[in-house]
Amino acid sequence: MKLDVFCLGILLQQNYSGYEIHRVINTALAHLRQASFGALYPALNRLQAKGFISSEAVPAEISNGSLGKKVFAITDKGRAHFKTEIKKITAAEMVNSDFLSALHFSNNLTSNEVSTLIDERLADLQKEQRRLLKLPSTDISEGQRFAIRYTLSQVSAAISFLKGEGKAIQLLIQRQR
Amino acid sequence: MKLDVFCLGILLQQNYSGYEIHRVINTALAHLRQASFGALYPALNRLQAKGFISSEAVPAEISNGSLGKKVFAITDKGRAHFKTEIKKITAAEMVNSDFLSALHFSNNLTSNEVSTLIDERLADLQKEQRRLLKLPSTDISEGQRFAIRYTLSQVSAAISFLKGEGKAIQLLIQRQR
DNA sequence: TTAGGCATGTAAGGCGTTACATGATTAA
DNA sequence: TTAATCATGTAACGCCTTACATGCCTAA
Repeated sequence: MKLDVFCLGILLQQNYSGYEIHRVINTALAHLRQASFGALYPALNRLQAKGFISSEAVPAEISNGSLGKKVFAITDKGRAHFKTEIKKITAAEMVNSDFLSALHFSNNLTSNEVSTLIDERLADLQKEQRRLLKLPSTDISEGQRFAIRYTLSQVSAAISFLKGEGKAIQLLIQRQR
Repeated sequence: MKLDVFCLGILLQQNYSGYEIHRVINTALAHLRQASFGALYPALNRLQAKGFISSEAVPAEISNGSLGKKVFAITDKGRAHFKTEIKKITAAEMVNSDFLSALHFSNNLTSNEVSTLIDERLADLQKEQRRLLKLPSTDISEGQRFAIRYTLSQVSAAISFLKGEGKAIQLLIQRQR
């Protein structure tokens, strides 16, 4: 799902500034995708150029403590565009795992390095689990709840696996050399 | 993990042509990453230019039924490079899920479209599960076995979830409108 | 004879990251 | 006063995909 379309989806629920969208994506929606400022601001400007969103400058006095904030709102044209774009989406899921690649080639690592990788992954997973558990479960749609639960089940399975077989592999890899 | 380094890792075990590496990655190693020809061939040429791999042309008579095949072998320099590169790898894992993004925004989909997405994802997962189960479990390293088992546990968890909660959500989303 | 696998490669373009550039406000 | 947060943006570059270009061999 392109960042442009994803932003439209976010603006469908509420008006946001670019900075706020960045925060929403990288905190509340981190299980769906990530987005850097360098990708986000040009995306929003493209959307505005196409008439899918409109912006309103909010001066410093009104927005508490910030300056030159630009709040975006989705237009009718944007709403229509989003509805046609989301229908094109397939059920694809792309995993790019440096973790697994490293383990696949772990012959070239010391058992210490393997242990560190597993511990690191475990820590990341537990952090993600805490984040997901803290998310609100009310006032969100069934689909949003579903995405959170699905990710939680994936994260939980990964944690269980690493706590079980992950600990065992360190010894096996050690013995192999 | 960059494709260049990944290819070195593959050539560490055995000599391959570009075409063969493409097949290995997209079938046996599909749980780690993907690679298109457009990315692969330039990567191999870069590696050769840097002296990390060497190539030998195999004429049509020897290679059964193919023509102008170019078989690559890793050099000592390449082996050294791989060992330093793999140590730099972190336990990062990036999931980019169109499936979850679509479900997050499923307010804008009909219950039929949601059902189709879930069924599609389920079919993909089951296909991936069959692929993983068919992979050899002997004659591979502990690390390789680990990567397969880890992915299998993730795939199994996703299938269980979709078969359970996935079926339930279709009714809930229907009721919501 | 035609579809599919084997085989190598280029070109254009998409989509993103990191780093840079700037500057105000606020809390420790 | 210094670090953090708020706030917007550009430039360079990385890494990949899709589509194109070519051609041979094999089995249905």
